[in-house]
This record gives sequence, structure tokens and C-alpha cells, in this order.
Amino acid sequence: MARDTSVTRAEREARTRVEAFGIDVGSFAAVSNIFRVANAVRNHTERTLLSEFNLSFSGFTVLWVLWVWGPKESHALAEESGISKSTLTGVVKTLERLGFAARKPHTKDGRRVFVQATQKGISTMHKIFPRFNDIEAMVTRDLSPTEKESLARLLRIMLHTVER
Amino acid sequence: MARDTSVTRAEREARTRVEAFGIDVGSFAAVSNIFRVANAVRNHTERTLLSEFNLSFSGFTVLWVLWVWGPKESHALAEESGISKSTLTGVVKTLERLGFAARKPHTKDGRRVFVQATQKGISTMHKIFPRFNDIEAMVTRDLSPTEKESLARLLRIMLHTVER
DNA sequence: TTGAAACCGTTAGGCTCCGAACGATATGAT
DNA sequence: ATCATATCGTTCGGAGCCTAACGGTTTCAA
Repeated sequence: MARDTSVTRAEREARTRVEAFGIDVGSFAAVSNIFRVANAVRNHTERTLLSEFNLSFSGFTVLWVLWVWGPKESHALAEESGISKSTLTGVVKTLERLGFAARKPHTKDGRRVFVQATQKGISTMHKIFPRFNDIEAMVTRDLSPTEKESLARLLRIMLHTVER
Repeated sequence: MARDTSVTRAEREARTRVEAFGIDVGSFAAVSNIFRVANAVRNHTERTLLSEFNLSFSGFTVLWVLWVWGPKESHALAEESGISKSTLTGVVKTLERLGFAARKPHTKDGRRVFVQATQKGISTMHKIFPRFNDIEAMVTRDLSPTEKESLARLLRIMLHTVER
């Protein structure tokens, strides 16, 4: 069966409204579709998987970073997780309450704090991550391996443009 | 000069941690990069553009939908904006306070409510949208027109997979 | 060595965000 | 005509999310 690659009704409507403005429709289509997909996948993941572990998407992301990188200082952890320092304070508080992470003061510098995943946090990650990847595979199931690679490559280019 | 299409340090680290799990790395790379880009662009837009109008990203999205589609019932507006009904209630309240939108009760059905953009909302949109598109153009400046179209197409395929 | 400046994480305040529960309204089967 | 059921938007409680301001700590130059 042929894949549906057609422009959605919403996107068509948006274009007609917007074209009069001398807008760059190519950029518009690319970026707004990124938002749509991210939003849809995020909501779906929170509802069907993460809620089972009382984790928000941010909580999951932070725990994931700790799992991949090991103990990390707060400011670097916030940066890597894509949230602000103050938000991280709250998220880590929640992770501590759930027993998934712990704070560790720096021995030399009284200002700094390390955050690390607990054993429970890590074993939970081992449970969650394969299922998270199942969702990733599901939402990309209509893309060929080459197309997935191409998608990732184009997004990486944007990332390099944006992140500095 | 050659574009930087290399895998980021973070992504490389993640892969080595994750590969032992029998994970689908292609899906993983594609999806996690969608989140990263969406997050970065969203934060940047809120900070540099929307804050000037006291709009959150959701507030902007809702107002944008009203601009494109005209008056819309609450449930459909929430759906189209990618947020829950309860969140919409709050966002519309804010938009009303700012004078950007107004509620209109249904004449026949006492349960339903229409939401529409005000004149001020529309003229504000005329101010914001070109600058929003400038940001879209900026973050995609290292992609060729063909690549932008390709990116939008691949995301559209995912959208069709996810949204039903 | 001392004091200004820089840096770090937390707090304060306000909005966003969700699911669940709730009231009001409408529908449809009996 | 009635009453169970469905539908619609709002409210509620709790967490996330931001910027700005803050206090504690470190650094470094005078």
C-alpha cells in the first residue's frame, strides 16, 4: 500500500492563510511539523508509559541523562536535559521522593551539588527504556532505515545551527 | 565550508550506553533529535519573541489556530492546538485577559462555547507571525530548500502514523 | 588580606499542563 | 415524559516550567 505523504488539512489551511504574508513556506512546514510530531509523541509517551512510573517527560529525561552520563553537576544536568536550573531543582526533588536519584555535595566546593541515579533509578531505567524505544520504533514504523537516518541527519544540522 | 552533520558528543555517549540493549538505534536517533530540536526552538522563541507580547508558546499556538481557522469550539481548538481541554481553559483565560480572544456561547447548545480572536488578537498575530517565520528560517538556514521539503515530508509521514 | 565580582543552587511568583472529578446540558430509549 | 447515558467546558490538585532575585561560596586583584 502507498504511504500517505500528503499535506494534512490543517497544514493546507495554514498555508493559504499565511502565503499572502511573503512567508518562507519551506521553513514553516519543516518547523511546525517538528512541533506537531514532538508534541504528539511526548503526550503519548507520558500517558501510556511514563505515568505508570509516576514520571513526567522531564523527569524521565533527567533520569535518562544520569543513566547515560553518570553523576553530573546540577547546571550541566539542566543544560543537557534542556530545562532551566530552577526547574531542575523541582524535578530532582521529585526524583528523590521517588527514590530514583540522590544529591551529593561537592567535597571541595560548597556551592556545587552532584546528582546521581540510585540503584532503583537505574533498574527502573532498564525497565522503561526498551519500552520507550518500542514507542520510538512504532512512531517511525512507516519510515525506511534510510529515511530514519536522513531525518536524524537533517535534524542534527538544525541542532548545530540552533545550539550556539 | 562543509556543514557539520556529525553526531553530537551527547548522542554518541547515548548510543554506546544503549546499544547493549538490543535497541533500534535508527528510531532512537530520529526521535530523540526531534525532541531536542523542538525544545531548543521553542525555548528560543519564547524568550526572544513571545515574551515581548506576554504570550506562552501555547498561547501563541492557540491564537494562531484561531487566526487560521476562525472561531472554533473549545474541544476542537484544544485538539488542534495539541493541548488538553483543561489546559485550554486556562490559556483562553489568559488570552481574554490580554484582549486577544473572546468566548461566545453557542446559541442552541448551552454546553458548548466558541472561542474567537479579537481584532487586537489578529493585528498582534500580523505583527508576530512574520518574526516567527524569521526564526523558522534562521533555524533551518543550513538546510537547502530540497532538504527542508524532505524533512517536512518525513515528519508528515510520522504524523499520519501517530495521529490515529 | 580583604572586599568586589563571579558563580552555584534554591526560592518566589506566576503561568502552563495534565487527568480526574464535577456540574450543567442534551440525547435517546423506553 | 422520564431517567440513564453521553457530552461539554470548568474546576481542582499537583507537578512542571520560566525569569528574577537571593544567599552562600569561591576567586582574584588591589
